[in-house]
Amino acid sequence: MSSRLKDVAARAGVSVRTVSNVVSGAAPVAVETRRRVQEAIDELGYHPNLAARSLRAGRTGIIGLAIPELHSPYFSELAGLLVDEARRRSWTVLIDQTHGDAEAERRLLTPGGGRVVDGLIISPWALDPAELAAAQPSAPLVLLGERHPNGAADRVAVDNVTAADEATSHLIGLGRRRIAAIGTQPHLRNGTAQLRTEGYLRALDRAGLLHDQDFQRSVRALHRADGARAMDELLDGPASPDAVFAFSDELALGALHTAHQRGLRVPEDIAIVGFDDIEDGRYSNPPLTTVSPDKQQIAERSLQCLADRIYSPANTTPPQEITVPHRLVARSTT
Amino acid sequence: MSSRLKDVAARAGVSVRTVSNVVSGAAPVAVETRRRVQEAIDELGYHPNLAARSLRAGRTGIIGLAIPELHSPYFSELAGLLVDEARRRSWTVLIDQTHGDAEAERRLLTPGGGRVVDGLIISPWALDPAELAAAQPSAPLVLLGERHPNGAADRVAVDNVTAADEATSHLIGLGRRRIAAIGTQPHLRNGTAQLRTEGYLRALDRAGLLHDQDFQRSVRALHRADGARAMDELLDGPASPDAVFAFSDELALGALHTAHQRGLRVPEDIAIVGFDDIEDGRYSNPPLTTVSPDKQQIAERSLQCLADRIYSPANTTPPQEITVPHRLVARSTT
DNA sequence: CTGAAAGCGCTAACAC
DNA sequence: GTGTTAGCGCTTTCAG
Repeated sequence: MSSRLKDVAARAGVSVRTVSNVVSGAAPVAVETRRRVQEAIDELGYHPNLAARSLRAGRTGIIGLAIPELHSPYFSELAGLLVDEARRRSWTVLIDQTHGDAEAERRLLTPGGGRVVDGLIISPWALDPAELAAAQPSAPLVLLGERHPNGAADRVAVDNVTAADEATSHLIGLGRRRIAAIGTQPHLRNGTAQLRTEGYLRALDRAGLLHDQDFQRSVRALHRADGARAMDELLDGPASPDAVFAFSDELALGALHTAHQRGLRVPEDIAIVGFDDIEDGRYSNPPLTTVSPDKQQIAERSLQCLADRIYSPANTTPPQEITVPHRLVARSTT
Repeated sequence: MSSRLKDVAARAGVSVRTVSNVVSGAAPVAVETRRRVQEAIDELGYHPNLAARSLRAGRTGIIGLAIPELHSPYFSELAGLLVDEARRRSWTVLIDQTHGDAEAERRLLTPGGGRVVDGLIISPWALDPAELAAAQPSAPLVLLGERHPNGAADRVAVDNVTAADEATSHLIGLGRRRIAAIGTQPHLRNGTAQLRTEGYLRALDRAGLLHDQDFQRSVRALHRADGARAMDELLDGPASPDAVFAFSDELALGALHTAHQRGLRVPEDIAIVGFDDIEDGRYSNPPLTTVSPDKQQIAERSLQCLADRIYSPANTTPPQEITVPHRLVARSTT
């Protein structure tokens, strides 16, 4: 155990109060005293004990980030931005992976479930919107990428319906008519997948195209392997598509992989558009057309929400629904 | 602020001592008393205050993980494994991004620099091996992927020299003779890049191939863009290579991208091998040959090192150098 | 088996 | 400008 405030005080011949003032700058200290104290601090290699400080302040300076999987590029890019943005606000980030496990998500939302954090950002996956809405978190909460009606938490997300509509319309505008969707998740009641499906169907309707059930491929997870599998199913199916809208870039890259394996030309034989704008898509062969959510803004606004509530506990502003901009980035798979 | 131990005690009509025993199970409690206490806990929604517990215990249950960048697939995959492995040991992980900034790395190694953590895992980038060796961290420290002679910390890494030698020899075995390397970092004295260069040159020597300075391309970072740029330089150079060993998969994928842009066939015109075995490489077109370090073992052994020192502070075992296995995964770029 | 009380290291109200 | 001191909420001796 290292030295404490008391040790520094003794060495500098002052009281702990003075040392504390020097360290935290809470009150002015005479220049000569400050020098002596600083000297003692350096000699003893003193550093404040954060646990004690937290206990006193009732704050830890730590915020929690709960995402399904860190290894998924979209989440890791977002997590990176959040960590940087948090540092800018003098917070550090505690990371949790839920692996899309409902139990893990539930635990986080239970008061005390992870009560070291001043605030929590969670990207839910398996949990019902209803359950999310009913959550009574012990610290300010921000929900990412979810529809969250009447909930107790702020929410930050892109307009998934519109974005999916645009992606699909982009394919329609290119003359494609047999457009499949990869990434529905009927088993999950997953808000995001539902919204993207909605946008996809809306675009088909507007163009007078039929809904072909065989063209809606569900997946268990959003990994490349799932996309590859879905593409296989699609190509083995009765009618083969001339375009695919994948609900994530990873799915799209998996689909692209399968297309190549089978000797299909992209985009000539089949066009592909993804969602997320992860870096891999910029360097894939060919580079992937995708919907690009403004991740930087997601990070900034999420932390802003937390800050607003953490620093003003009396703040009773109703939960906000923040929609972050997105844009379609046309590259070479369409 | 929620309820405290005292509140529960008052409500259950017992002392805090008893409540504490019920919560922590430190000492046996009469069955009827325990029931009453549990009831009070439930009614009040009591949850222990972690800051107070940490202050008392001198431990936080948090370990720090410092990596250059979270958005880099290799690091995010590794971080994901570390987070999972940490949870298995009842730790949570606080993540820091250094962005390869020497100052940021130095701060972490300074006692108190990040003194909330019981232990620290750091993947150094910009810091001199000498400086690392001299570090006097305030908590047990594990260094990732670095050569760290006579240091004060445990180290976990693959055998970079051998691995690089194998990758290069693989290309030589395929009949390639003009083999370039992408990823040297002469400006950094970066241990990892140096070791891989060493292995690369060793393989060339063994095969009696000359060292062509033009074939050693340095990079500023290990991103796809750097690999793409290096590949451009290589192809614009005097002699064009028939194979490339990239020091990371990201660099390799960038190089692959450039090769495609220029209409080169991979592997016919130019073979490519990477390092890291990130998931993108498994689904790239064509799939990438790479050196695969056993990331799961890196995670496990790192945490084991920390556990050994955290739970036995008296432990004066000299710093360990742990070498984790790797294997060459031949896919379609060679 | 349970109660009373000390103290982990820090901050801030209250003196002077 | 500086010293003294009361807790923040918890665990853990020491008594009983």
